[in-house]
Amino acid sequence: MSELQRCFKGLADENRLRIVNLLLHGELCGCDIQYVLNNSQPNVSRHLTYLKNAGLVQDRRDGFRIFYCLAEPQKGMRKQLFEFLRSAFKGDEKLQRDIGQLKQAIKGGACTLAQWQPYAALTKLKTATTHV
Amino acid sequence: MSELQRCFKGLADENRLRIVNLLLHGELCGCDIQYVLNNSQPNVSRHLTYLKNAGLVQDRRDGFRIFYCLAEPQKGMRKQLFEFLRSAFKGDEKLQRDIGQLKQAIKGGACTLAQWQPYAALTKLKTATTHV
DNA sequence: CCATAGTATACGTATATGTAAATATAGACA
DNA sequence: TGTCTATATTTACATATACGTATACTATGG
Repeated sequence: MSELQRCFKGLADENRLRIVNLLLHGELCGCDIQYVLNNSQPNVSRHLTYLKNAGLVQDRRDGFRIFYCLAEPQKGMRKQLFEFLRSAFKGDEKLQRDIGQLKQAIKGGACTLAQWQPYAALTKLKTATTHV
Repeated sequence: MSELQRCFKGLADENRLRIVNLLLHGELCGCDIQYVLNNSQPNVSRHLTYLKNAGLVQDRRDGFRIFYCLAEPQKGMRKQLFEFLRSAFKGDEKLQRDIGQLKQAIKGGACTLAQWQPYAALTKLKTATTHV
């Protein structure tokens, strides 16, 4: 399967579009993504795995949390793809609401640990527009 | 379902990516598309219907042939999407080979009628880069 | 009216993907 | 060690899609 086709298959689902929308604003841990999507944990995990297999997302473990981010967003075709998505997502009300939810999630601490541990995603979010 | 999701579902298939690649070069009739894809007629027809339902393609009847083209390529989100695709397709060898096949199809007359009837797509192809 | 070309639809089947529920794993900490 | 949190995997089942084959529709020409 071509890389392009894999990408489009990855993006051909509302849950995954919402996830990519969130990740365009920076690196996030799974539980915050789950909080915003308001969906079951296994479901979110499966979609994240799908995005990873599609080559759109990378992950890294930090303690018992796993952080996700866009995969090599400046490399090759993905650069233009993510630029297109960033532009297209601006016109979608629901996706913009998700971003509001995301900020709230981080501030309120969707992860229990986020309350006492400085949360990397918070600073990322502040500089979101320059991240990708 | 959001318009964006419908688009990505439409593009999440190799046959349909190949069709869109061809249509980026102008309006085409079904039989020429079938010739390039080298696939069964019902299969090509179904994928064209899928693309139409996804809002990516329009059709019009001319005699007993039906011509397909990209749907409102300058309108809204699709403008940037098609620009992205045009750029991304350039890097794909197989898709470039399809374009070669397309020129051959038109010259050789994949439609039986193309031999005696001036074929609109031929002139379109010559000015392909300015079409969309 | 009939034959033909181009196109669309119907149907069965195989595969892919979605959701949900239950279970498993990995790391932090008492 | 044992428990808790975050995450992953497995399982079961429903839906969506892809494709081949056969059939039907539409327009044209004789």
